[in-house]
Amino acid sequence: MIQSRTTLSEMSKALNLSISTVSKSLSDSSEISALTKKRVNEFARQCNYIPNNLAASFRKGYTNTIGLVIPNILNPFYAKVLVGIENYLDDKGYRLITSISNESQDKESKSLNKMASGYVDGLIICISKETELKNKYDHINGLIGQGTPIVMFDRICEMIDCDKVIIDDYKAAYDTTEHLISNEGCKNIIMTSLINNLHHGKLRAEGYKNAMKSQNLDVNGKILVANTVEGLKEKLSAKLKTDKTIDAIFGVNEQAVLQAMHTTRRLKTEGFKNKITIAGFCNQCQSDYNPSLIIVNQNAEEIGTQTAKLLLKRIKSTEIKGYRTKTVAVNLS
Amino acid sequence: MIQSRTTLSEMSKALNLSISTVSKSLSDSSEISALTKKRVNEFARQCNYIPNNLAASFRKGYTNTIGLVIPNILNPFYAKVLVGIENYLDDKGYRLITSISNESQDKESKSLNKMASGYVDGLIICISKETELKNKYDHINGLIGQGTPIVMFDRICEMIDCDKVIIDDYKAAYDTTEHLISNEGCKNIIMTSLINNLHHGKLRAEGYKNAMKSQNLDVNGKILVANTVEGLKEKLSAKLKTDKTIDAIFGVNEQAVLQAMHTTRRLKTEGFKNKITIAGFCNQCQSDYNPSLIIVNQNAEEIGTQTAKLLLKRIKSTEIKGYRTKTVAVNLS
DNA sequence: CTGAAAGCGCTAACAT
DNA sequence: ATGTTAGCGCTTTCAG
Repeated sequence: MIQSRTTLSEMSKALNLSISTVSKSLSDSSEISALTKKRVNEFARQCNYIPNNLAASFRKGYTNTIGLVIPNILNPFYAKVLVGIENYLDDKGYRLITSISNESQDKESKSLNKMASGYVDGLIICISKETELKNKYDHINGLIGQGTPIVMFDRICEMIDCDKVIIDDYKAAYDTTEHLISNEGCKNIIMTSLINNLHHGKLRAEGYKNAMKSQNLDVNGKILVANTVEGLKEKLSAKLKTDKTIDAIFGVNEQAVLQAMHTTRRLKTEGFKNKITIAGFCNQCQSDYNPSLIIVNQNAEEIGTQTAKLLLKRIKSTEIKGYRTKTVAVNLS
Repeated sequence: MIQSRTTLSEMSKALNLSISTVSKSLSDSSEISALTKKRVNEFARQCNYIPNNLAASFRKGYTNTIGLVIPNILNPFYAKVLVGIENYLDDKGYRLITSISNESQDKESKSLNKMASGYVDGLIICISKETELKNKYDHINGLIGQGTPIVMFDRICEMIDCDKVIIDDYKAAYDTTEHLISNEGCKNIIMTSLINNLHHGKLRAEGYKNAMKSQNLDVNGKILVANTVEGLKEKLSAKLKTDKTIDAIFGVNEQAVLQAMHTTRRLKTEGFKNKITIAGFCNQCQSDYNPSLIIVNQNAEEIGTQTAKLLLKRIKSTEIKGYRTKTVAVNLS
């Protein structure tokens, strides 16, 4: 808070009115005469009066502010979710506080506690990798126990009882694979992935496998997993060189898609002729002008919008029975 | 703010202590006996006591919170600045509120006012394009007049009297051009730009021109400006086809660099043989694996760190004489 | 239509 | 070492 500024009390003295009359005038209350309102408002403008919203929030018991904790703002997916949330909240007269956990549980926990200590009316969380791996959610369940409205998105977990917003990873992967087969005419599709234990990866792999099976296509030797970018590149490169039937790559995460692009591009300069269609989950491929790339659009802004909507609903009617999990549709582009 | 929770008053009654003793115990005051502290802290834990920091902020008159308003979070430059700010502030025990102006002056102004109405101890701003074009800064100067500590970064202006952090655009452009000439052996360097009236563009163009002049290189017909992406692509393409001596492109902004890359890549597939070196200002080229690209690294995180540092300094010693403008070094990568 | 007064939860100066 | 008290600026009954 900034230095001392004009207060209601000061203005009320100057105008020979009571504090409450001044307060009501400024909030355009119907109790006050038009004349008085005019006097007060004009005087307030002269004084450069700025209401102390912190005091008002304190008194009223709510802040019209929502807290958001995300793992990483450099990932365009989260950045877009933030934009979706911000737009929705702004429209509804709410403000947004953002904190970046940087994939650390400690940072996440501290941010959440700070925010929940009076500064926000509710929280939106995408948990850190650390939290997901440790599978310990006391810091979140504690807040829920104290009545803090919370909505989780993207990375969710069953051990927390709250509203959630996700994309249908299984269906997204299934549909993408299906699209490669039916619309792009691919038959020998390999799936590539950077190892991570997160929930998403498993569901996406399932979607791929089942889509392949449903078309009687073989997935043996077609799932390439590595735990480093370099490792994945090598495996992919080797596979493409030895198995000339491969006609598509389905990358189930950011790095997998990027590495698929770089590897095929490099092979091409080395004289590799086969046409390889690339599809997958990727949020930072905009600048990579590549018309043949099939991107799973995770509708990040829509996720943001839906998340914010769900939270405000929860805040407004304190006792809704049971929690919802919303699924946001994906589409290929 | 969330439902009613345990308060100091409630605990003090239950423990037969005064409110102030409880308060002092929880803040580990040396005035209180070890025994009492222990009793209080244990009881507080049992009650799941969460201090109401909003009330504390209100009482104390400061919030340990900083407000940030940026034009666009999808631009990695701003996202990185945010990371730099957040890390620094977190380290110093401050929190960050972020708002996206989306290049709109109205949104910017509203966000700033809200934040300055008690929620923050100081503000960090990168003004919107609209604000820069209108050249109207009342909404910011008003806040400064009321004593709000403010630091501007990246897009600054002389009409606002406050601390500022920028990169040296002129020098960055000069050095890049110089680098193309001396280290890359280029002689016929064209400069490309999307028209925008912003300060940056002019300084960068000056840097380019003077670097060329200092080496007695001609810039006639070498400055390509357009106001649409398509227009720039066309001009560039035409230029490269007609003037085969061109050996480098210096893009003075994001889109200019991206279009230079796409255009040369496309020409190459059409049989264009000349080697064209590309350099410029670009924040989203990470994924575009292109080793020959020379990127002006704007050190966004460092800008964030310096901005936050300057602000906290200003907040702590209210009356420092005069305002500073810090220049953060750039480097090529 | 206007005013008086209580009080949100906490801190901090000032007793005791 | 512990308690008393005033009050941050505002909203909101309740009285007039």
